[in-house]
Amino acid sequence: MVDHVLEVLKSCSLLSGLPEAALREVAPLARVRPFRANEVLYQRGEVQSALSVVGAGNVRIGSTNAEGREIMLTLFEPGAWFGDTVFSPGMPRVFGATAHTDGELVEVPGQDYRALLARYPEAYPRTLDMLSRRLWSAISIIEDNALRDMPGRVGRRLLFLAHMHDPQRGPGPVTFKLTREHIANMMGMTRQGVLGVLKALEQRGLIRFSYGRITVPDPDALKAYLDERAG
Amino acid sequence: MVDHVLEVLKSCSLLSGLPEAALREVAPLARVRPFRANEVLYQRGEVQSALSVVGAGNVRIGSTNAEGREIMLTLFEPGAWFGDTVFSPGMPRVFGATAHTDGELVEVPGQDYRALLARYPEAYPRTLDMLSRRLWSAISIIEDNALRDMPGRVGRRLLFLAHMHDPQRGPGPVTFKLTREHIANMMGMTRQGVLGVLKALEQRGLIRFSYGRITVPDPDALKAYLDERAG
DNA sequence: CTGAGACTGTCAACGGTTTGACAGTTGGCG
DNA sequence: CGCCAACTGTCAAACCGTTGACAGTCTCAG
Repeated sequence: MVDHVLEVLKSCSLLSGLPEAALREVAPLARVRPFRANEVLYQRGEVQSALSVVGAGNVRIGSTNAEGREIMLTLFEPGAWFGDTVFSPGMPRVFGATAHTDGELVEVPGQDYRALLARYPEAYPRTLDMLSRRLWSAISIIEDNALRDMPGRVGRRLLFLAHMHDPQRGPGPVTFKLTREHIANMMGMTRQGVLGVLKALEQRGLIRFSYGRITVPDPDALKAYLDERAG
Repeated sequence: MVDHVLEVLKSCSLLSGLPEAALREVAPLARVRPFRANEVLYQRGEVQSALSVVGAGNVRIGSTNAEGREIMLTLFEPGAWFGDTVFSPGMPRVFGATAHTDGELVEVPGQDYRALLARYPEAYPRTLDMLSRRLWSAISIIEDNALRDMPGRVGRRLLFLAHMHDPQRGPGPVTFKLTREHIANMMGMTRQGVLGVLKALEQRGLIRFSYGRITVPDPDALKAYLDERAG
């Protein structure tokens, strides 16, 4: 069991800067939490802090407003981590997490994680780097939303997902299990609205989509197209 | 001169976790850079890394795309810091910085700042906290853009600015020197579009605006109104 | 004090997205 | 293997913000 937890922790980019000995220290303190598709894992506003690492399955990150309208920020794959509030104890979570498929989470209590960092300060620079890159991503999204039209935004977000999906991916095709509604929620538009955009992109051969599925055959080609049509 | 730099560094929330002795170490390595209104301080994409602290005046953070359209993310006051790429050396800047008024910047070279942190590891937790909060702000903006309509977005962004303006502000009124065009650039809408929104907010007594100036008389009232009308 | 430039208010036409509604399709579960 | 629920495509009408253009107002530098 602890071995399994250790494997998951090792796969996480945030923690891979720590020596193995350190991970062995926290592994026993971590909790394995299996989940079923569409289960709510965390809600926006909760204050309890933990570092969650996706061990298996996919997790949707986002939140729901009072009227039930949902916004999705991104989709996390195994190895991804979330729960940035571990760095700001006492702050409420800005977003919620929902299981997208069946899977499991490995959770390290916030104070244990912080204590671990304090014991291994050489891991701090990498940690700052990770957070900083995440901020970079968020700002890029804000920029895209302000500067680009709908087709541009949708295209860029698909590229963003492709990158999250596999940060060091080669030039191959990427497929996501996302409904039109998920994409709409991600972009803040409607199901009908995205359809038009997707069709336009499909006509140019930049994406393909079918029931509950969307694939980008050549992310580089999509990127080239987007860069060309708007600065 | 070094004394003046020290004062500026002390006023910066990112650095105030460091002991004074540490700040005295870096102060001689920092560079004071005076600027005139509308001067371009940094451009998006530059890779050179430095931590910049606003010593005086205001700085617009944002970027410009190839077509000359500008997006503004926020407005920084004295004491604010930017240049998050110090945490990810080699990454290009995601945004540019432009002088909004006359003023001055105090710049600490990236490597000197990183070396300083390594020498005073007790400052790391606070640094992580600061970055994490900034990420929190960015995500909030993304959420607002996806979940709210134009009046909601504009209102929320004004509150955001009010908070940046003075993080521990009391309930008093806040005034910004922003043209309608600046606000439009911040929201990704047009001058004419914001006008309509501002008028609506003004009619409810939630804001007041005149030539090149906009004031929120009671931020709490604005917040209450926004919370009530959506999620 | 005065002029130039920056900022502002307003209008009509246009376009893209949403809203709401319905029937057709798909895939998984029993 | 068949049914049900989830997902999908499509339509017209209403809405909201944009585009483009112009004249009026304000501010600051000289």
